[in-house]
Amino acid sequence: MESPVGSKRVTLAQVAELAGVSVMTASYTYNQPSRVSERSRSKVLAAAAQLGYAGPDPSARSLRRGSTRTLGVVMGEHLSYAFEDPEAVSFLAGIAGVCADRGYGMTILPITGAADDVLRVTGAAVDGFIVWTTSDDDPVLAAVRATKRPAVVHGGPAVPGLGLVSIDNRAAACAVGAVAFAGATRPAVLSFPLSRERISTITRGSGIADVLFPVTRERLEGYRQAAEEAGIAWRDVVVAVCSRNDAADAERTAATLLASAEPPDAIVAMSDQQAAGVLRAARAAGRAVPHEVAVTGWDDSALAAQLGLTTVAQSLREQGAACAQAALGGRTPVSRTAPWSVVRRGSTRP
Amino acid sequence: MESPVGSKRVTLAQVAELAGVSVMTASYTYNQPSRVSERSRSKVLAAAAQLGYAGPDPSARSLRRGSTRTLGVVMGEHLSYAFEDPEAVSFLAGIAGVCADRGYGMTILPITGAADDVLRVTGAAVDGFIVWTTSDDDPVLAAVRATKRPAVVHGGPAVPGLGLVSIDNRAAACAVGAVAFAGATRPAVLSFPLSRERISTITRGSGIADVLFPVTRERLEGYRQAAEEAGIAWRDVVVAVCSRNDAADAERTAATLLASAEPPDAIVAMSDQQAAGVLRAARAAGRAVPHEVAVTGWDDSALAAQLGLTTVAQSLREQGAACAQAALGGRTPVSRTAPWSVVRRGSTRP
DNA sequence: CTGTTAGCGCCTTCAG
DNA sequence: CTGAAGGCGCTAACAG
Repeated sequence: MESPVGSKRVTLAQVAELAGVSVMTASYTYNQPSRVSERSRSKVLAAAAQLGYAGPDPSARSLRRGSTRTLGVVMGEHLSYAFEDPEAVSFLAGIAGVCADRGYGMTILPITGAADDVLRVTGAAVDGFIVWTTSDDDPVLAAVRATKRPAVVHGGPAVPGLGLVSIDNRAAACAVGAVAFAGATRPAVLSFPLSRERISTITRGSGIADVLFPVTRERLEGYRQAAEEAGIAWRDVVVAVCSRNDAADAERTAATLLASAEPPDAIVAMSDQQAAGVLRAARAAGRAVPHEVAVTGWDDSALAAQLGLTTVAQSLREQGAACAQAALGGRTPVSRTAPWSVVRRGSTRP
Repeated sequence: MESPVGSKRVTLAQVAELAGVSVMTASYTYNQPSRVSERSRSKVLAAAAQLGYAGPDPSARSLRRGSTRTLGVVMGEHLSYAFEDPEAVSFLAGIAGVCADRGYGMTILPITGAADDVLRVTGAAVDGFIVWTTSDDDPVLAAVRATKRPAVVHGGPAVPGLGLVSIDNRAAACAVGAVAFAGATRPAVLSFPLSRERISTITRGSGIADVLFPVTRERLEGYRQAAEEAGIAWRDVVVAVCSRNDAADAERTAATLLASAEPPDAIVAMSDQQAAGVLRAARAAGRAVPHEVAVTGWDDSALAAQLGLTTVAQSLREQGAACAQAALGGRTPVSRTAPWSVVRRGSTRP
């Protein structure tokens, strides 16, 4: 017997009535079967099958229990971009693994950049949040805090009361910058956006303190330090800001840089995707890598190995898992600094 | 004033009391602000701020309204694999776009292959489901049906009462097979698993009717038809089953095939990932593509363009969006056949 | 514009 | 092992 799709919702009470037991016995049948006699249990299950009852209503259960067994993940401005960025995808896979282990669902929260993002976050039926790298002024952070549920930010910013999982971006940038800038005299940085408006610019010695994305800010600080330690003043370093983390955008920007009167002889990027675009631009411009222009990426993705890119290795997957553990684990917000290393390959001078 | 993290939950009733209004006025303040006077509204919001009230409780609201504003996505056996498969990721991106537009969240349901998958599906607080390509005997399908909520299956199987979004895999396989098998005498098929056990095998003229994954079954049927139309009996066609959709696995399997006494002179794969592995194996074995061995992929991913692969183009992204629209749209289950085309490149004989 | 009533479906508590 | 009461937090429906 199949009830039609539009049929009225079946409740536990109806099942109990048909089975000839109390509602509680029916409830126990689903939640603590061992406390119900074999006979009652089978009567309940038979009644449920007959009525097409698919189990306790999740919303009612969540309300009663005070927990949803679901973890919320806030993925930044355009949700669909999240899935286009392979590193973000690794991060999600790490979260997914932990959720699967603990029987949790994982709700991806669509952030559009509009004002109603906040409503969607506060309105999400989740027990905790993970927030993917965002800006200091992102209103979603305040919304997450306001829910008082456990939350962990990945990358940054650090927010009082929320956990933080990140690498030391400044140190990593400094280390990879040192490799890239060795022997260079005209270094350039290919940067992620500096503000939520995602404006593309090309400047020299870009202001750093007012950059609102902490991950980007820290990397710029690291590159600055690397430049200065290589004897190059920050004001002489070209900073080209790409509006998206994307090979095509990086390729266009790098082409512009390479065609200028004083073309860079070292370009440090903030992702392997960007660096791949830079390599293409260099090839198109007829510049030898690494001798005429050194290039570095970030993340040590499969692409980096394939292209022989010097890059910063980190495991976004493990960081995702760490975020999930922290968010689901306990009440105490955990901060964790993740490991990283520089992987030297042929795109930088030996 | 900041309430401590562990503090008791604040309710709308408390906010209303502090504001000196009825609970309904407080509720309207959040749900239909226009029906509340300016004065009441600001009193309520002030009280909420003072108490640290972050808005109506999502579970309670869902229970009351009978809708969660969340769409569930069942992604197949190992959740983390879902994020490793770039085509699955495109599909998710398509869903995500629609969810974002309509203010819906998107809950990814962790399927582990264990018995408790069913509980997780029936226990998910979602208004509808999308099920990524699975097998005829997947118990999750029955669980989804049992919830009586709108659901759409991508790829297959077709289930009475559920929607279906798919391309005509059989026709597409036949079309791309015709290109691959032209001029070939010893064709081979690199297949996805034939059953949920994911066993690797190499046979000739594999049985097709008992393959439990409908997408795989239909593609095999199409390849069979293409072979027969090229004058080759199916019993002479080698079918190599890979346990995972993965370049490395495909490379190993293809290497085995190419090293055999009667090496194939055409290999049709079920994904571009697999086909990329085949190309590597061919190069390692010193076989010229396409003259000594023709190769085709599936999906027309970026990889296919890069490697010059003949392949089947389809938009998983659009199909994801179509699934989401159908699942959120109305009560009626929609079936939709999506477009595809064969893209000819250098990996097949002209 | 505001308030009252009456549950949504379930499960914790406490008695049998 | 089973059951009766009560309420989780909220909002439709209907008065005023």
